[in-house]
Formats: sequence, structure tokens, C-alpha cells
Amino acid sequence: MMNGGGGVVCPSRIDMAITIRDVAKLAGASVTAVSATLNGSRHGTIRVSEATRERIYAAAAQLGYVGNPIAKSLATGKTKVIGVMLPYADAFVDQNPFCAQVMSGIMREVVHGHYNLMLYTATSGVDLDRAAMLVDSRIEGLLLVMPPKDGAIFVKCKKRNIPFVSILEEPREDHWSVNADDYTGGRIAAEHLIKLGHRRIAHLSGSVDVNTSAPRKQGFLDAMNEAGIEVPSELLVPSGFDWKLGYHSTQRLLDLGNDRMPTAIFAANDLCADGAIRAIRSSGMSVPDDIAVVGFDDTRFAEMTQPPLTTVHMPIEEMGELAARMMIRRLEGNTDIDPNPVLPVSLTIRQSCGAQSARHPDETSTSPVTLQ
Amino acid sequence: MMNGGGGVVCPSRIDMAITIRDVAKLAGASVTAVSATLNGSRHGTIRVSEATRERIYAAAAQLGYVGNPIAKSLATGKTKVIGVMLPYADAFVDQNPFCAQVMSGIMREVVHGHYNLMLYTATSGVDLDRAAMLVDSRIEGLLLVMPPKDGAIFVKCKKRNIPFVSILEEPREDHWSVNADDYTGGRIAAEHLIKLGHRRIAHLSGSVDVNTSAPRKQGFLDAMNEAGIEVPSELLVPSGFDWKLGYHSTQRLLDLGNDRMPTAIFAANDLCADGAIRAIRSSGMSVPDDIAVVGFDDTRFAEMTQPPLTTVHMPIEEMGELAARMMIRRLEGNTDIDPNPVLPVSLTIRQSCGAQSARHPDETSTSPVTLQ
DNA sequence: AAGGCTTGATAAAGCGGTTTATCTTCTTCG
DNA sequence: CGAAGAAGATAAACCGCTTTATCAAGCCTT
Repeated sequence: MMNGGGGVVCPSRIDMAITIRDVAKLAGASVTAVSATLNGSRHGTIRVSEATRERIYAAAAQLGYVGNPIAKSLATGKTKVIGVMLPYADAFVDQNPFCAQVMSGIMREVVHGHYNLMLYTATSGVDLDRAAMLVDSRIEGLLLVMPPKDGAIFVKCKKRNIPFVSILEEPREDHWSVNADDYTGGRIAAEHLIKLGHRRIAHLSGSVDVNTSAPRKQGFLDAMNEAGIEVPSELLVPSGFDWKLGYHSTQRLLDLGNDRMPTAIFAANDLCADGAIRAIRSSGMSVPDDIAVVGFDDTRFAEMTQPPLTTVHMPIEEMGELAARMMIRRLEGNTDIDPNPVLPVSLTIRQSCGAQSARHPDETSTSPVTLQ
Repeated sequence: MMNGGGGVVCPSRIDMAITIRDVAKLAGASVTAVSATLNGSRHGTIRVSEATRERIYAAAAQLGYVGNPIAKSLATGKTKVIGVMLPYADAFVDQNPFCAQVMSGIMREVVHGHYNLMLYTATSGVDLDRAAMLVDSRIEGLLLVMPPKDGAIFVKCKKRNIPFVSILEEPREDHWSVNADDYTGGRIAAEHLIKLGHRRIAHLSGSVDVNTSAPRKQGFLDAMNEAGIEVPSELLVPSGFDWKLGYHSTQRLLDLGNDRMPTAIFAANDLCADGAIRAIRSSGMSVPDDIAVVGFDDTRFAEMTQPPLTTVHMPIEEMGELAARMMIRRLEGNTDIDPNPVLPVSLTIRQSCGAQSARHPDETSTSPVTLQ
């Protein structure tokens, strides 16, 4: 022994946390034994007797040992961290609760699976793809919320060999994704309005570079077509996911005059629908009496419009949850996973479509009717 | 060359990324040289000639070398990761853009400082303090958004020696925090309403366990007092930060009858103010003509109420930004930092107070008037 | 009694970086 | 010309943990 040969051993590690060696020393056991015990892993040849284990637990407790996840990660190659990439769109993220709700779902599942969550966002001026460069080997997998079509980010993930699941991206052969049935959503919105007797129904469509816009529109058109109703092009207004866009688009519809104006509007999403409602009401007309409005998403915001919004319900939190679960199962070697689940949508009926009478706002949100 | 001598070198590390050793070998330099070069650190005795550096850069580029942050963290003791702890309150987080806006600010600064962001949230059923247990040595510092009063989380951070900055927590000797001037906010809201001729002004106060509630109320009371206006207790209604609470509290005020009903309401926050507006309008009265309403926060949501909300402006994103900047500066050894900054507030005048006439909704939000 | 399991335990080799200590050369100067 | 310094480079220790060999008994077997 004699403390020989080893050179200068730092005598007092200042401000250093308790290490596994400290525990081993105090317990009179080997580092190996401590590691195996504390990880509960009956590893290969490593066996620890009950007595030793007791001493190790006691020592760990006494020292207040909390391992070092960084060292663990380096040794195991696993970080237990999942990344989430959020789109940046100022008003969108701040005004639309969609992302917040997706995050709620993701968070729940991530915590449940004992993972941690690293957040990435494109900041103004820096786009999603550049933000993707920040993604490094700190994370085991990446969840992409509403990624841009064919973004360079996919290429980067593949090159770095980081598995990813995107939320709201058209299902693709080589991508894992979680989607809602936008097409059917468009259909049931249209069918509902048709059933209520509407014939002149307008659609405010979402921006073309967002994946959900096209199928929602197509579902709407198909339903109209099947009902034998022709949709004049003046009622198909390119709009967007912002309420101001919805407002202006609707104003244009109102400008068509009494005979050509629609009696109902199916909007790209809830925010857009809200814009429509505002435009209608500020022109002195009533929702739903003069013009009915149906939205899409059924975010928390939909209960707050006046009147409360009838809207296509997407299971938003569930989508976040599912994406996270798929990722975790994949990371843990489970191969029995549907790579492109499409979640069903339904119709949440509140007052903006006229199918349900107006009531006090605090009652409405608690008991909307759900169809389909 | 001959690939000789090295003993059993694993010939094909499957799925392994390029390491610093690979670069060194290809460049014909030492690992030390590569590390020093790539970090730009002219470390103590380590000098690298221009020629060698060239070769190293070339080799790194050729191999597509992207270091391993985990290994780096283990070696340096720094992770370049900052944690953010968000409060969990379902509707609150999902409906109120406050947290989203704070996060925007934080994110901007974190990215700018070349840090990464780890997100923690209390999930339903698991409270903030339990969530704090998840906070481990992966992070260098923690930002707490609206932490509970005297939460166990503070104790834990201190025990683990993790520096933290909280956003919206009463300034305390031993805590770093970023706050807005809630007290003055209460004052200017009251003063504004008084100037507009109101005498019977009600206050819907926030829940007592939130730090901002008391000073906002006190500022309001002091301003009223200084103006020589007494505030009957029936006009001081305990409410909360949810619009439904605001709705119900306001209904109670309306039930007081014409002579005792307030002519103006100062609400705890924007959401609560929205509830007040709804209650007033659904009882057939007008905002601001019958009753004026002023909110607090000036979140993005304030532009969306009908009529658009006059509200006390808090620099929300700036608060997030500042908290993150304080943390980063602290982590980098800068000691010249005010540990308890209080940011000034102002009054954003829109239509709900009657000081500005109603206009089209899309114009209003772009040009609100700012006072103070 | 020698060999074969099983049980309990450990030293030591990574993981992929950083950083210290040491070692050549090559200048430069008294 | 010899010594001191500077420049350039590197081996090896270390960060804290996991995991693979390897070893030492103790207990059966045949």
C-alpha cells in the first residue's frame, strides 16, 4: 500500500458530489457491487449477497448519494432524454393552445416512462432546419411537432441516426408519424352543416405549406360532392391559421352580398373560425342565426369563442402522448409498433353551428355534444 | 503504416460515431492537439502549429466529426443545459399564453447563449415539489416559473447546489428572481379608471397562493385611498386567474343591483377580465359603456377579447429573457448581477375601459395606446 | 479426490472527451 | 559554446459510471 506510486491524489475534492466510490468505501464493498445493487440489475456474473446489499443501501442513504447521470450516459450510451422540436410562429404558438396541449400529452408520457425532455425551438430569424443543428447526441430521439414539408431536418436526423416521430405530418413510408384523420374531419364538418340544411357552405382553407390543410379541404369537398352540392370557387377562400386571416377572408365572403354570401363557414382551425365569427358579428349579423361556423382542432380555445365553437375534435393531448409512447417503446427495443397511426376525430357541437341553443358560457363548455 | 502493432483494435465499431481519436489518427496529430484546436482554446502549454491545425480541421471536416457533448460534460463538469420548471395547472397553462410567452423569451436567450433547455413540469397528480426530484446534475441551473410560495423545491435546489432564478416570486434575500412591478400595476390601473371618472371600482383579486395577487390588490387600494375613494368590501371579490372564476365573481357583483354595482372592474389578470366581460355582456350590458374593465398581464390573449382589453402591460417575454440571461451570466462567473430586478409595467389602452373608441378588431391590436 | 457448478466479489477496461505534466527541438543570448 | 526559453507535440491521468473478465471459495458429483 503505502500510498505509493500513484502520484498526487487530490486530497480534498472541493464542492464535489458523492460518487459511487465513496459509497463503496463506506459500505466496504466494491464499486461493481454498488453499481449492480443500485441499478437493481442482476448482471451476468455479478451477484451481491443480501448482507452486502443492505450495507450498500445504508451507505448510499447515509451519504445522500444521487448518481451522476452524465457519467452513466457516457458509460451506457443512453441519455434517457427525448428532444421535442416546436415550430416557431410567434402568434401561432402563443395564441393557439395547440402546442401547449401537445406538450402536455408528451410530458405526461415522458415522465411516466422515466425520460427527460429537451426542448428545441426555431427562434425568430432562425428556422427549424437551422435549429435542428443544435440537436446533438444528448438526445436519444426527437419528436417533431408540425414539421415543415420535406425539411432538411429529416435528413439531419437520419444522418445522425436519431430516430424521430413527427406529429401532424402526412404519413410517409420512411417516417414515423402521428396524425389525426383530417380528411374525415373535413367530411363530418361538411356533413353536419348539410344535415342542418345549409347549402351555401364556404371553406376557409389553411395555408398550403401546412400538411393538414389539403386533406381537410378534400374531405369537405367530397362530402359536398356526395350530397350533390356544388361548391362555387368564390366560397373556397385560401386563408390561414391565424384569426386575423380568418377575419379578413370572411369579410371578403360577406362582401359577396346577400344572395351569394354563404350561410355557413367551415374554417381551417379554431383560431381562423374565431376570426370568422368576429367578422360576422362585427358586420351586425349573428352566429349561428345568420351564418353558422364550424372550426377544426377543438383546442381549449374553442370553449372561449363567443358563441362557443362547434368544431372537429382532434385528440390533441393523446397525439402527443402517443408520439412519445411510440418513441419510448422504440428506444426500448419494442418492434411491434404501428409507425403511422391515424387517430379518429369527432365533432364537438357547441353553439356556433346552431344545432344547440345558446346557454350560459360556463355551462356550455362542460357539456358539449359529441358526434361520430 | 501497415495497420500494425496496435493489438486488437476493434475493426468495425458498429453504429459508433466518429471520435476525437479518429480525427487525431487521420490528421496525424495527437488527441490533445485536436481537442485544443477544435475548442479554440490556447490552453496553458498546449500549442498547435498552423500546419497541424489545418490538417486537423481538414480531417474533422472529412470525417464529419461532431463531438460528444456527454463526454465533454463529464470531463468539464459543465453540461450547457439549463432547466425550466413550469407550473402545472391544466387550463392555466393551456389557455393562458403567459407561460408560452415566458418560454419564448427564455428560449431566445438560451439559444443566444449557446445553452440547451431541459423542460420539467409538474404533471397532474404529481406536484411541483415532487417533480423537482427529477432535477438532477444534468442541468447547471434552474429557472422556476411562478413557483409556489416556500416550495420544497427551493430547499432541494440548495441542497444539490443548483443555482436558480424564479420568475414571479416575491423578491427574497436568498433567492434570485425576476418580477414585474405588480404594485405599481395595481396603482396605474386604478388611477386610470379614476381619471376616467369612475368611483365605484371593483377588484377581482387573484388567488392568495399566487405571489402576484397581493401587491396588485395593494396598489389598487392605495391609489383609491389617495384619491379619497373608499372601497366597500362588497367590491373586493376574491376570484382567481381563470375566466370562469372571473365570470362568476362578476355575476355576484352584478347581483348587487343597479345602485351598488360597480361602474368599473379591475381584474386579477387578462383571463379573469375576459370572464368579467362575458358576464357583463351576457347580462345585456355593455363594456365599456355600462361597466369598464381593466385586466393585468397584457398577454397575447388581451388583443382577442371583445372588446379588446385595456390591461396592465407586463414585459412577459422580457422577463423570461432576463431570467435566462441572469442565469447564464451567473454560470459564467459574472458576479455583477442584480439578483432581484423588478421590471416596470405600463398601461396598454384598448377598448374595454372606454378611453378609446371601438374600432375594427384588426386595427385595434396593432395600435393600442401605451401610458406611463 | 479431482473436476464442475454456483455464489459472491473484484480489478480493470472502457465510454469520449479535457487537462496536466513531460519531453523534444529549435532559438536566442550572455 | 552552453544554458535558458519558447514552440510544438504527446502520453497519461481523470471525470463517474457500467460491464467484462477473472478469481476465490463452498458444495456437489462421480
